[in-house]
Amino acid sequence: MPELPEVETIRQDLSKLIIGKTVTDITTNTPKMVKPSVEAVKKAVKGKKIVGMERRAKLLIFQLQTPPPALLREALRAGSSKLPTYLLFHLKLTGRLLFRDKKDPADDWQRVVISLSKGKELRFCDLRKFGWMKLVTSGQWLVISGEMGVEPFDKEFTVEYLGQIFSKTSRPVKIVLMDQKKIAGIGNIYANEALFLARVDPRRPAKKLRNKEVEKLRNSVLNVLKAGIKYHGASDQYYLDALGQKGKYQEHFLLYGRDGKKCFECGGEIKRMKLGGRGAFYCPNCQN
DNA sequence: TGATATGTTATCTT
DNA sequence: CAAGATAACATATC
Repeated sequence: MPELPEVETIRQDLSKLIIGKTVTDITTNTPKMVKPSVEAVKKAVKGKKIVGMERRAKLLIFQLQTPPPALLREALRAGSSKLPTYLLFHLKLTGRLLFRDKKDPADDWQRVVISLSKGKELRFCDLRKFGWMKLVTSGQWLVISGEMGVEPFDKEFTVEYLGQIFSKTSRPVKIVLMDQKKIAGIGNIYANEALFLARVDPRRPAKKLRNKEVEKLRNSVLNVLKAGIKYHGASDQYYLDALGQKGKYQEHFLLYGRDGKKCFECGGEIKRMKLGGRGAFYCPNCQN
């Protein structure tokens, strides 16, 4: 669902639309999705300009306007790490961030509405209410970011790094790929697809992978993530981009959701199993 | 009708 | 103790 490529797609589209706009209000019918509290977020964000937008793992990060110099100096005296400057969004399983005109008809599962200048609004919709938005100080953000694994597109994501991670555990390699504390942003769809491309069985204990396989898997991870971004994400069920459009990567799945169908590579039947409580797809003939 | 799906975290179990 | 496994969260769909 929203994994790295989906969140990156939203970031790319949304940054063009809302950077420079001012937040005029925040309303919600689901207060538990707004942290630390609706009141705190409203107080800190209302009237502020959105000055930047980033992505880290599956998180979308809104950078808010810092106070004018005089106020900033005062705030710094009080302790700069206390300055709330970032608004984080996690879409979890079924979240959507839709950019709409306030006159547009309501969307499905609309939970939080962030009103913006010029009659626009951002609607945080989420069927299951697992998603959340969170106001954090720059200090808190550093801690949160520091606890997350390496970004696949960062230069630290080397074969050596991946081999190092894998060598320390005998958990199934698919579980390790999806471990956000080790590698950031890979979820069920891209883990399955990457393992198929690398011809590695998802159940293989991570430490048993040969160097060549680690190298192949690293390339496969990068390739499927890039393809996901290129096709504006995968709309398997719920995902929509910031403009309410479906992604197209699901039309290019080699494996995911294709159990019982023929493997494009060998013509054999694709199987499905449970691994760590999640669906794992694999071709018994191609992956080992 | 009830099992199922996905991401993360809290909690239980080796 | 720490790593790993599993339950819980909420809800539409098959």
